[in-house]
Amino acid sequence: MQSPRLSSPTSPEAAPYRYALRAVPSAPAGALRIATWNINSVRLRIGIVRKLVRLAAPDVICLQETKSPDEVFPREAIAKLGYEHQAILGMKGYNGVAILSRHKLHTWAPHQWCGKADCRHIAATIERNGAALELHNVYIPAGGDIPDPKVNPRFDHKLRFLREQVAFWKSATKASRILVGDLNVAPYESDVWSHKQLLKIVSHTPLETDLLKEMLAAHDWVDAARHVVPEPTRLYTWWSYRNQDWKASDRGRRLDHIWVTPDLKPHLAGLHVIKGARDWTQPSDHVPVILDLKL
DNA sequence: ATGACGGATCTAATCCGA
Repeated sequence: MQSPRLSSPTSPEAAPYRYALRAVPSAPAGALRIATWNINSVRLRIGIVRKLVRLAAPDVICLQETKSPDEVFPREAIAKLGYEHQAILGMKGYNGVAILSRHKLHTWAPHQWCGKADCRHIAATIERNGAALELHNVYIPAGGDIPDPKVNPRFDHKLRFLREQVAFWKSATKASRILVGDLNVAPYESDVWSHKQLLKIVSHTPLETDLLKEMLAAHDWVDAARHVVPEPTRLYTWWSYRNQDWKASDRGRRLDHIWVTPDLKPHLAGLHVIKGARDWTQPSDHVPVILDLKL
């Protein structure tokens, strides 16, 4: 991995961090804008992918739960939106991840997690202004209902997946990296609408939140959203379809994350959670999270 | 904090999401 050449920030503290709910300011000049979004079927929701592009014009869009085999992935429609560089890894019915980019990508060979070829991780290197950034798009298993690995194989799979991630990032060499995705864990108290009521609910159990924090520590990752919007401010990226009025009840969780390696921390130039996307026509239950990185 | 919603699939009833 070639080391990136990054411009020096004027002052690390001067980065204009923003937490946007509805409108999205343009990315600062020269910034790389990366979006992550659990789209819950890319073929069904290609229209709101277009809407995100019009609203925020990301340079790179990382999708999870594309639910599309590669041979029927809407490559051409997405290329027409300006994303001609595409790294996709899909299967029938479930899972599926994609990196869609305006800039050239060097795609990595898929890495298998828990011995399964289940399309939960895709990685690519992006070239931009002479910098090489390694981007990882991850979809961690949801984990089913019962938070006990002995009786619930899906929860067991989730914990094993998290442990493999911890080991992987512990042994990774040093590089400029970004990890995004639907990690299906809301790690902190202010990442859920009720810490107390969700302690035994999959996505916020101590087993999972401890493992996610281990994964963070394993590579000295910076949780970009929490860097911009520190606790105890509540921050969510997902609201259940089952709530009659998601906005009024506001029973959300922060399941979607953007992490960066420490060398990129001074280059963080903005963070936007597009909460308004939860109200778009036929929405995903997740909303896009956007990071601006000044290079 | 369950399962009222929603998507995909062997287009009916089931699995899965979180």
